[in-house]
Amino acid sequence: MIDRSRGAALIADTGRGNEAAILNAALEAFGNSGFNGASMRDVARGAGTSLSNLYNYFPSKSRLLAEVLRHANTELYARVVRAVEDAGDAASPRMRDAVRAYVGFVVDHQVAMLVSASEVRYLQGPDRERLVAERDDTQSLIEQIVAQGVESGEFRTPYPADAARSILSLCAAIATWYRPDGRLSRGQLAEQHARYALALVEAPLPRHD
Amino acid sequence: MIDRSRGAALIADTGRGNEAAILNAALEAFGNSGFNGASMRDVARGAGTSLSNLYNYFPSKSRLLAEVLRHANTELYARVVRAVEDAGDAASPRMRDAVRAYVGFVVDHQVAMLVSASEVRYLQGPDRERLVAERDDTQSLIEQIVAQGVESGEFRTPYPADAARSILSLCAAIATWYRPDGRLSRGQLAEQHARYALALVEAPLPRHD
Amino acid sequence: MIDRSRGAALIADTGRGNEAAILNAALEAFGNSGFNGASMRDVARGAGTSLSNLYNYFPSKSRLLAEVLRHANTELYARVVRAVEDAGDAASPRMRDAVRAYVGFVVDHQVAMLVSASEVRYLQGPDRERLVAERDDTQSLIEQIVAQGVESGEFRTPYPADAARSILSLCAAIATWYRPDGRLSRGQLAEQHARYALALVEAPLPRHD
Amino acid sequence: MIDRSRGAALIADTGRGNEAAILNAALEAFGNSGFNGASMRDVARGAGTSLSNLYNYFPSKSRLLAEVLRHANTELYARVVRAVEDAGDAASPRMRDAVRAYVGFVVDHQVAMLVSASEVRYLQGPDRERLVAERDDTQSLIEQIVAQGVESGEFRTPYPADAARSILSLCAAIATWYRPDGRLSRGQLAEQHARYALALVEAPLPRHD
DNA sequence: AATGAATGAGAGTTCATTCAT
DNA sequence: CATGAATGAACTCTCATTCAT
Repeated sequence: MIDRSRGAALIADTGRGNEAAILNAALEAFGNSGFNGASMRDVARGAGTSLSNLYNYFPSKSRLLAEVLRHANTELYARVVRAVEDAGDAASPRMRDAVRAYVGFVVDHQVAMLVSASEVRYLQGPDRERLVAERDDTQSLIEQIVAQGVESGEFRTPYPADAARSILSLCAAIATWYRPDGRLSRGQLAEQHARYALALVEAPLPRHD
Repeated sequence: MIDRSRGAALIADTGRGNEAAILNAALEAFGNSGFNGASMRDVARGAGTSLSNLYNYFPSKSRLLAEVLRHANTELYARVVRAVEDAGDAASPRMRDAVRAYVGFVVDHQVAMLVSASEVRYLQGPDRERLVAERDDTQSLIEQIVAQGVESGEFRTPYPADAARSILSLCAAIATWYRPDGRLSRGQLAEQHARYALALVEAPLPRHD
Repeated sequence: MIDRSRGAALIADTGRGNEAAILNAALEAFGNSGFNGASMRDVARGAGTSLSNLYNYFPSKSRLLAEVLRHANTELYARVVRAVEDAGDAASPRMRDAVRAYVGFVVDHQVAMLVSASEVRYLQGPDRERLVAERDDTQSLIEQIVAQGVESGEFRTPYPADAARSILSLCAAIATWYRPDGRLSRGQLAEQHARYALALVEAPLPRHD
Repeated sequence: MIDRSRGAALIADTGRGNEAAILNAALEAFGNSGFNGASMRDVARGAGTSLSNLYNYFPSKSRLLAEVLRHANTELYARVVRAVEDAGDAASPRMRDAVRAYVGFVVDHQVAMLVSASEVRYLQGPDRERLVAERDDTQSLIEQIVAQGVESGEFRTPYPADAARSILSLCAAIATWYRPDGRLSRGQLAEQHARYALALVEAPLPRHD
């Protein structure tokens, strides 16, 4: 059985010495204290290496953040793409599975989601632009599903241009309150938000019991 | 006519010297750079006073943040309460007006909303607890409306316990992307999100043109 | 009697707290270890204050160096100007007294002369340009005397355009080897270099005994 | 035809792998940034090798500086010795040719001259003493010429003990301002300084046109 | 209420150097 | 001989906060 516990590290071994340990420690530190509140010393401690050694891997704290966020985005995007591809052709199941995948990522990598949402602002220049572009890729996937559903008549939302953003806001917000020991299981959360998504685009909702 | 422009300061004169200027400067600084990224020097500069004078008004940076957030929350809560009170007895119009008010606050005080959402985490102890409690007050208002609507049969959501949180997440997220010169006006945004809210609770939606 | 001892600080009280102490400590530190070899901690220790307090007076190490050099240049220039003004109209005595004054400065503020000569290179931008311009002012004074002497026929050098620079090089070089307990007294050194200067411009030299 | 261009590296191949490249890169780095301002990484980059490989050739940054300076001094001394030996027996032509050779070195290896003059101070212990001794050898050569000229009556300076140092100061100072595209050619500069030298020792000067 | 000077702690980053390979 | 990874010390500079005035 796949380990979906919170401790599953976002970044697997990269084949370059301590790189993965540093990235994961950075993610944890930025998650705990925010980008500006976390120090490179914190990251080093978390990675079990020396402060100065961090700079053999990443030239600056900013670039370290950028790399962490890039890994998070890549994984998120990959999950959603895969889910959409496996979901057949109709808009509703595609939306449902895309949202399930997105929510799954949020739950599996809650800290990564939080850091992604709140610390991108501390990037500047090309690092920031790249990140924003990558994030837009994910949103575009959802936008296409909405457009498809509206065209096919499955979705009747009067706001087709805005619905995707709202859906993703809703899913991303899970990271701000989710607790693994909470009332809802991972699966229930995914179901719930899939239904929210369909409700937002004003698709016919299945009966519930 | 009321000034709803973005520049409208959140905190009006408090009758105590530079206090309002300091609070507004702090809001701006925390908004620009985050709590840990903004320095007391930044705040002092923004307020047009000296660094050390800040400490005649607030004993610490944390307390300064706490006060800023308290003002934001108070204003937000007040707006929503007033809207609900003025909205009659039925759940749907109450929800619609509550959301309109909430969105109005987000648009009028975008920075305050952003700071509220992202910097509470840097508070600790009683300051934090008070803030969270105040925020819960606002959410409780919405939860009551949802409960009322479910009971009356207007709302058919299978997730009555979670819908309020989702609605507020959606409204708060506006602050992360809204631009005054964007495609949607303040009023349109409020309408849109009112409809989102009703969709989420699975109320019958009015036809749209 | 005027104190011409080596310990006479270059910078007298500036009327602003520890400023003079910091400047003099910086001069000493830069003199001992060079600009890059001296640390701000060294300066702070020498000035009897804390490291961070340095930054209440000077915004950066570079600016601190710039200010030190500015004080040195100003004092040197003032001495030479005064000497020339008091020396009457003929080129030879003007040259002699200018050189005497310059040598006097080198002996009185040997470290300042050394730092001036060797650490300007670590300045950049406007600070550097200003310093170079100020230094050129002093050299221009000498160049004018040379030109005057050449025109009057007192000086017969075939290199009127270059002689001034050479004379000043010679005087400045004293700082690289002078020891207060050396063979030559301050006055003898001044005489010697005055004669060097006249020799370089090929003026008739007085008999010596 | 001998390449006297500025780009002519001071240190030719030493027959030991990258040694010459490292020494020349060190010279350049120390010239650009000073001993304390240049890093071993700078040197490695300039030499096209890895940082750690430097330590296969030189045990420390200090020793690297010492070796660079030793090469410079050796070359300078050799040039002056050869010139004096080839100049016949009379003091005046010997002085003239010695100065010409010295100036030639300064022009050919301006950076080496600058580094020699300003960075010896960062050496300590035996390295420093050896360097100073080697430098004194060159000065002694000039001192002997002065003594010879004074004894023969060619030179009438009242400061026979100090003239040599002044002459060398003058020549070395060229390195601080010389630009290959300047007003004076290499040969003219040599002539000029030869005349300066004779003027300083108060030898009869040839007429000039 | 208001200021400028002061401070200790800590920030990000670079350093010369070492070591295993 | 050559390398990349590693390290402890040190760097310049900024921080929140205090205090005397």
